[in-house]
Amino acid sequence: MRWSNFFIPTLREDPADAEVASHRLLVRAGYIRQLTAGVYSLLPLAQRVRLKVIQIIREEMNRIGGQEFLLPAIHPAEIWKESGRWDVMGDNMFRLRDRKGTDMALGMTHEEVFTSIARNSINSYRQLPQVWYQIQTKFRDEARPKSGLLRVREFTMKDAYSFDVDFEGLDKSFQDHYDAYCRIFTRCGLKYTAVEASSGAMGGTKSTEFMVRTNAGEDNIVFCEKCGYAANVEKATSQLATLDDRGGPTGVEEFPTPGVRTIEDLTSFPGGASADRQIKTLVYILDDNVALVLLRGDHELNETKLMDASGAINVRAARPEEISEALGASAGSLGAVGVTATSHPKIGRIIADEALSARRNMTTGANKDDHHIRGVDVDRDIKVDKWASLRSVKAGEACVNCGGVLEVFRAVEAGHIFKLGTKYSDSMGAKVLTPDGQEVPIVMGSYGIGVERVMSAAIELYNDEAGISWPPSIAPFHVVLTVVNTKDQQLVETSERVYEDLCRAGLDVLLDDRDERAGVKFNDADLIGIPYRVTFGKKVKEGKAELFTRATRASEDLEIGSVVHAIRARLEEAISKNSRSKDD
RNA sequence: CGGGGCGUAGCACAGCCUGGUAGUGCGCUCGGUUUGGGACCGAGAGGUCGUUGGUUCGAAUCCAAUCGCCCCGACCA
Repeated sequence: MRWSNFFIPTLREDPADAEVASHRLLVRAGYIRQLTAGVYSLLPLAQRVRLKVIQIIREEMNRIGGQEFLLPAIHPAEIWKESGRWDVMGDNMFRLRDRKGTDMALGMTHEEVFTSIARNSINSYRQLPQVWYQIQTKFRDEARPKSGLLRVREFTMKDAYSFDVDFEGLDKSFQDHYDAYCRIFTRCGLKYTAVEASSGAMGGTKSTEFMVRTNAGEDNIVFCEKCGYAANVEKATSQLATLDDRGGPTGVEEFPTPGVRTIEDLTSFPGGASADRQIKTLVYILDDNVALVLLRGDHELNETKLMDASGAINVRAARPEEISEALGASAGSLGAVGVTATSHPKIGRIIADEALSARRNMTTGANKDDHHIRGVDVDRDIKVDKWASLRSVKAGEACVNCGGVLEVFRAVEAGHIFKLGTKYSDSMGAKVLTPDGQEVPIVMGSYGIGVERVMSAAIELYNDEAGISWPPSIAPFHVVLTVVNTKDQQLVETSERVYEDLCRAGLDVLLDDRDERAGVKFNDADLIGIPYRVTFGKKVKEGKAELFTRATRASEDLEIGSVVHAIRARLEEAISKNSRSKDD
């Protein structure tokens, strides 16, 4: 490819509305242009990267027996109503009507469509297992698209679905995908962490996210350096030191606390209690039902955990008037002591964080403004309907597995794999006969990778002052040839010859034949991030060209005749280093 | 959906407060000089000032509504 004739609209200045590095560089280096919020056009450079990522994904999916499909983006509402997700997906689903007035949707994921195929055409255990996948456009009407390609409303996803007779089969399919994902991200040059995750609206029993550590990410990951424990804060747990609850009154004791509104206030109030000896009582609306959510005073609620624990789809904090209507007091004096279905008919249920289990001598609100209760024995005095892990783990706490010190970092979710179980096969009636003639629901898994997210994450990982520095495996071109002066015939002819040789060797080569000054070309090459640059300049007279490595910014002279060999050797080393996985 | 910011040439911005019909840098075109890290000189092209309505003799500027984009939060497979 000749630069003079290839569309690379680089900008000399940073775009004003891009915050994160990948967004800023994708726009500035001429990879993408925004059409509207969360919707981007991929320009030729970006499309080349996208296709390389896709190719790696395809090879690894095929390697585990995946069969590539291509499913529609337009779905009838009917199948989403069958699975129950027509309502669950809410405003995040793009909806439309056809000319007959039938409700339709743009696909945000494809469990329903794949399951509908499976239920019609798979009847016997003999046809299983199956691994089906596609690489296709997904539509999600995000409330807040942001950060360039990191959070968008239209994007390419590789989504795969496994179908097995039983859970043992699912375990194997899940593991196959886990291994394939490790190979995919490694080959794409990404450093990643596989973490335990919440399954959210996908449902199912277990899920693992593949996270790329970067501050541009929106997820918080809890990580133990010592044993390798890693989990999304939406899922993570930690060990807490046991507190000594001895002493205090023998029974509950109400006392006046004028002016006390917060946990903090009560810690300094005479006769009050430290935060870890208080019960924080939150009022939440879980799918239109009022619930009390209890946590230790110094702990913070993680709403995803609350959703998982309660099974609720819509979760929000109650408004002040809803709180006083339900409990007869305002925030600051709330408590769950003595709250039952008869005493407080508005309260649907009480969900408590495990850290409160068996605690005694606790202090909490009295459901009477300006009054609290002390001497609370949680097991004795509070009728808890459900115990669950509800709090957000914080950095510095002890690892659940080994007691090591946990750290918390930000990350981008590049992939997510789920053990779905029979959620969709049950609701949509996808069943097979087992060898002994029993009819059982197919056991499913689903597995997704955001292709443009992989690209963005790579940029977040590999960029510097001068621009992008692509991992060679997904770079739009392996090498750029820079002709320092296009008026110098010797330089032009030499570079043309090397260009032909490199192309013949099967490399992706960009020949910068533009009539620009050398500085412009060097800066553009650095900006768009091509891993290797060969410069044809002064030393061509001595039969030499200069090889510049983008990642290290190191230069060396090469005999012109050895350029092809040198580039090939370096690429092979760089790419094979990444394709080695732990089980190879 | 709540809070904040911003819409003026392809990009980055000034002009708005104090109304008089639009400017700077980069980029672009042409000519010339240059040629190893974003050259220089000269001559040009390019703008419904987001949109609609209002005030006014006159609106980029004042008022109102509306649309859009970015950031924070809520939300999010």
